[in-house]
Order: sequence, then C-alpha cells, then structure tokens
Amino acid sequence: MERGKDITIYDIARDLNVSPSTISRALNDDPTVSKKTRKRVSDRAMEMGYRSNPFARNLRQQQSQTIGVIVYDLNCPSLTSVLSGIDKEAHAAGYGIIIMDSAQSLEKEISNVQSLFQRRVDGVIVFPAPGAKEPDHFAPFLDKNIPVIFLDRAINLSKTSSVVIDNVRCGYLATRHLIEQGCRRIAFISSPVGQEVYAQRYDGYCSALRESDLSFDESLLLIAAPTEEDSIAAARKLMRLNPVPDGLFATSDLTAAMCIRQLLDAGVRVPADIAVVGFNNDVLGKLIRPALTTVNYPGTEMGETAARNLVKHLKGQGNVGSISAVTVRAELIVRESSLKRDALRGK
Amino acid sequence: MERGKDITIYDIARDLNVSPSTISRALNDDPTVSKKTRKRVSDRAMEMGYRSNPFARNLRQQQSQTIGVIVYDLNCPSLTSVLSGIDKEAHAAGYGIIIMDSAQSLEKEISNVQSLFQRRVDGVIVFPAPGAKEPDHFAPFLDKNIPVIFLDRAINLSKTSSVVIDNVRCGYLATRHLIEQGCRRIAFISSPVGQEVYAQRYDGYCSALRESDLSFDESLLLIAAPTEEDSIAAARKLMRLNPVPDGLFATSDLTAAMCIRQLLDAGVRVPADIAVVGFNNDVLGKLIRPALTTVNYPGTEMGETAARNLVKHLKGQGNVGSISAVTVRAELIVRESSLKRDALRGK
DNA sequence: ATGAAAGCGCTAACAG
DNA sequence: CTGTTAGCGCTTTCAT
Repeated sequence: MERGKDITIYDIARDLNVSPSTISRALNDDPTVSKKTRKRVSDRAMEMGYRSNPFARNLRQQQSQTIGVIVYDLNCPSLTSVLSGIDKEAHAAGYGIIIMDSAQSLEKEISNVQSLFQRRVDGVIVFPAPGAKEPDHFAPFLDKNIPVIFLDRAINLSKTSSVVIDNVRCGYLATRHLIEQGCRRIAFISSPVGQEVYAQRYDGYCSALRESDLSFDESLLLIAAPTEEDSIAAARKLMRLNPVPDGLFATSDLTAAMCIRQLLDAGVRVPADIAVVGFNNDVLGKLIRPALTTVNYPGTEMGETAARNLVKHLKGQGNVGSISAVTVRAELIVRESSLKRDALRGK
Repeated sequence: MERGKDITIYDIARDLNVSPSTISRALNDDPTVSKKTRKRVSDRAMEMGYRSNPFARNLRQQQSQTIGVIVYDLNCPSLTSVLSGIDKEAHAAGYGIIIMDSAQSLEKEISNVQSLFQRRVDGVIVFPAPGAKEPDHFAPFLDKNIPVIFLDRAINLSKTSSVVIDNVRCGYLATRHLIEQGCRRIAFISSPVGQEVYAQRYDGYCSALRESDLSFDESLLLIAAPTEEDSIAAARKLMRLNPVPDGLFATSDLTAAMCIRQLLDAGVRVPADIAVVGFNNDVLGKLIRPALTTVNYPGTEMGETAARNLVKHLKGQGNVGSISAVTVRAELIVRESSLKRDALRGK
C-alpha cells in the first residue's frame, strides 16, 4: 500500500549540489552539459534508483510516446504476426503501443478511437472493423494532424495513410493458377462482403476468368464467414451445384480447409476432381492433406511497415502531407491441393 | 503540424464564470457540486470539445490507470484469446492495457519489465518466457507493492498471484483416457522443458501410468518444440521405436497434428494403431482427419480471471496481502484421434 | 456549494 | 557549461 516515495530529479540535484535543470539535461544526454557531469548524474541516478516520470514529461512535452493500435478482433490468430511486427518497430523507435480490441464491432471501434484520443496517443494504426463505411470517427485525430494508418484498407481520406496488399492481384494469381491447372468452373467462396478486401479479391478472380474467356456464373459465388459452421455450409452448397465446380478459391484458409475436409468425406477427390486454393498461409494449410495452396498474407511485414511509416511521420513531423499508400507484396504458395494437372496425369 | 490548442478546464471555467476547481469537481461527478452546475459544466465541456489530460491527472494522482501485459511470444496464436480476455476485463474496469512482447527471450522480458516499471503501470500480468528461472526482475514492482500476476506459472514469490490450469491433472486425464482406450505403450512428446507446465503434464502422465501398473519407458519420452520441423522429427523418432507405441500424448496440438499426418503418410492407422491426444484445443484439431482429441486450454477465461483479480487488488488496495493462486478448469475434449477402442471394434 | 492556491515532476526559455 | 524561473493541466486541501 505504501508505495514508497519516488526519487525525482530534485532529489538527485540536492544530492549532487547542482540544479534540477542540469539533472534533466544530463539525463537526456544534452551535449551542452559536460561529459563528466553527465556521467556523474547518470551514475548517481542509477544508484538512487531514479526512474523518470513519464507523466510529468508528457505533460510538459505534450506528447505521449505511445502509438495506439486498434484491431478488429484480437481473437483472430492471423493478427498476432501483425501485432508482433508493429510492436517490434514501435519499441525500436522508443514508442510504446497500446492495443485496443474492437471485437468485430463498429461501435467498439468507435469507442476505442475515442479512448485513444483521450489517451493522447501520438499516432494510430487501425485494422478496421468490417463494415466500417466512411471512418469519420477518426476526424478528431485528423483535425489535430495526428497520423492514422489503416491496415488492409486503402482509405481515400486525405491525411491518412494505408498499408495493404494487392488483393486484386492476389485474387487474380490464385484464379489464374487454377485455370492453368485445367479448371473451367471455379467457385469463389468469400468472407462476408462489406470488407473491401474481399470485393477486391473477387475482382481479381473475375479478371482472371475474363482473361481466359471463361464465363462468369453467378451461382459459383458463395459467402461464408471464416468459421467452422459457415464453411461447412458453404461446402455443402458447393457440392450441390450442378454441374459441380472443378476448382475452388476461398478467401480464407479455414474455409478452404473445411471445404477440403467435407469434399474428401463426400468422396470427392482433391485436387483431381476439385482443385482448391485458400488465403492467408495459416499454419493449418501445411497440416491438412492435401496440403493447401494459398496466398501468403505477410502479416509481420504489414505490421512492421505500418509502424515504421508511422514513426517516420512522427519524427519528421514535416512530411505529414506526403501521405502514401504502401502495398506489401503477397505471393501465391503452391502446395498439393491445387495441383489438378499432376493429380490427373499421375492417374 | 499545428496541433491546435487543447481545451482545458480553465477555458471552461472562464467560459462559465466559475473556478477551475468547480469544473474539475463537476467533471468527476463530485456530489459536493450542485447537480445543476454539474450538468451545465459537462454540457459545456462537450460543446467545447474538451478532453481531459490524462498526464496531468496521472501526474497529480500518481497512478496510470494502465495495466501492463507481458507475453512470451505475441506471434503465438493461442495467446490471442488470452489477450482478448484481459482486454475485455481491463477496459470494463476503466484500465487500459499496454502489451509488451518478449519474443521468446528472457532478456527482452527483463527489458519489458523495466519498461513497464518506467511507465508506471498500476499492475502487471505476465505470461513468462520459457526458461525464466527465478523472476527476480520483478522485484521493483513487488517492492512498491505493485501487484504482479503470473499466467501459466505458479510462482511462490510472496506478494504475487497466479492463474493457472491444473497441468498435472490434464496430463493425467489425457493419459488415463488413452489407457482406457486400450493403449499400453504411450509415448509422450513434450515441448522443451524449462517451462514448468510441461513437467507438470509429464507428472500427470506418469501418475496415470503408475495407477494402471504400466511401466514407464524412458525411450517413450520425446522432446519437440511446437514447430513444424521439430514435430516431424519427433514423429520420425516415434515410428522408429521398437516396439512402436500404441498411444501418443503430445503437449501441443500442432505437434500432435503433425505426428498424425506423418503416421498416416507412413501407413500407420490413427487411432487404430496409435491413438493420439494433443493439448490446447486449437482450431486445427477440428480440421484434420481424424479430428484431434485434446485438452481444452481456456485462454479467454485465463485472461479474464487474471485481469479481474488484478483489478480487484487495484481497487480495494487493502487486500494485497490476500494473494491467491487461481486454478481455471481445463477439460479433455474427446474426438476421433484417440478412439482406438471404437476403431478396433469397428473393424 | 464554490474559490484560492499549492504542487505533482519535468522541460525549456532566458540569463548568466 | 549551468542556474533561475515559469508553466504544462489537473486535483485537492483549506477557507469561505
């Protein structure tokens, strides 16, 4: 209960018979204070168990040395790599991060934004909740020229920046790969739309079809949230299609994996009958048989890039105008689940 | 760049022709200020776009309203549920959380502890890095009576508290289940020791064997980190054992799943030839065939419990003495991978 | 029910 | 190179 009294720079000052400002300067490695005094001060500070008070410092300097991070669902395994990337870069630059979880709810996202605003973070990285249309709840930050970086969503708001992957291209690559494997009727299972990224992957899918003069069949488009139940339901629908597709591109590995499982259970061969490509490069893709062809989601790199960009803005405050949209490279990872050609030839 | 001037309570005070103290009191719902003024103040504050300055407040009150969270590896999917549990409870109680990643390194854990200490968090929740022997780096917190709660590790330091599962019991349950399924030579694949939890699961394993008068064979104990490579290597060793085991208990689902895959590839039947039980209840367990029997790791509940306990200490500052070790219940989830008996009977 | 005044610990002019 | 001084925005005695 008795938290013991904290040592302040005044204590050190008295102890060393110098002024508090000298202590302050010395502790901040200000070159105007002699090297000798600097050493003396920092040694004594250490001995006395001094720790600087960030509140006083922040109050004085009007900045928090903290970056706010809002994620749409902490409970989502693929986010950990992104967070770890952000954490790494932020700490390297001397910033702390404070993470808020929107738990899939736009309301919570809004309240998180306000909360971060209250806490006066110096910058924000946001993994937007699905369905967040126009993010006007960020206005307070933008008004104050506090940089906001969006992950996975290219926002056209001026003064914001974003880090994304080229979802159109990913969708295109995945689909073209299936076409190259001989697929002609390729189903597309998308996570619920409202999230821009899925629409973009769909665009890529369509353009690959078009390029190969394959007609687009509306019935081949299914929607399934990346959950067990939804994925199974989608797989059932898939098998009831007539004629049955010979290829499948799903926007989540979980869905792809669930579908493969259902297909195999039903006696459908993968990839011989239906070739499958997923999205994300989750570890589960390597576990299932056949191993899952997928698009690598470069989570760590996304996080690092976002944090690095943010820090850059924060340090060189000048270039807040030069806001950019960075695209991180994502590639197709080919494993067995899509190798229809080989599977058929092997027969 | 121009961050615009912030509204302070002085601005409101001037505007309303009252003193700053009244504003402060009103904003904090102090009953000594008349209900009417309270309303007037809060309305005007809202209109003027006032946001309180947490630094000034914290500086004054000597507390940060923040809980520090240290995890041994942010990049680990099973942690997300824990974090999400912590986040939920902490925010409900008006605390923010600040997450630090030790990235598997004890050094980083130590630096994180110092960093949180500098930032003057009001309490700490720690998921210890493996290999952290005696955690004396927490001494600064304990000296100041700042509560520290350990997850997954029962620490005998006085003044600390912990939230754990009964790993001995879990190991026992898993092993007994295998024995009940008719297994007589049960292999145990553990994640690298140094982490108390694995040793405990091993204890449980041994005691189940003992209970059934099964001899313990040293060669049945294998070590594998929960990575793809290690798990595959362990699976290979497993199959080279002579005689081959008829059961397997692995301390991670990933390892269990990898082993199942290797076994199936080698023509070994699961569960008929070897019954398998994993640990954690990762989603991948439901994806593989046969579906994985596992021990449910109640991540969300662990996180919630830890945060709730911490908050309790923080609010009723008195009972820092009454530190406890909470054990959260974890249960066996039986799926196909372990049902040897049925598999054999089915034949 | 409200006001006046002091101070939390630090930094940054300014002055020497 | 170092000291003096003022003030960041808020809370909190103490007075009224």
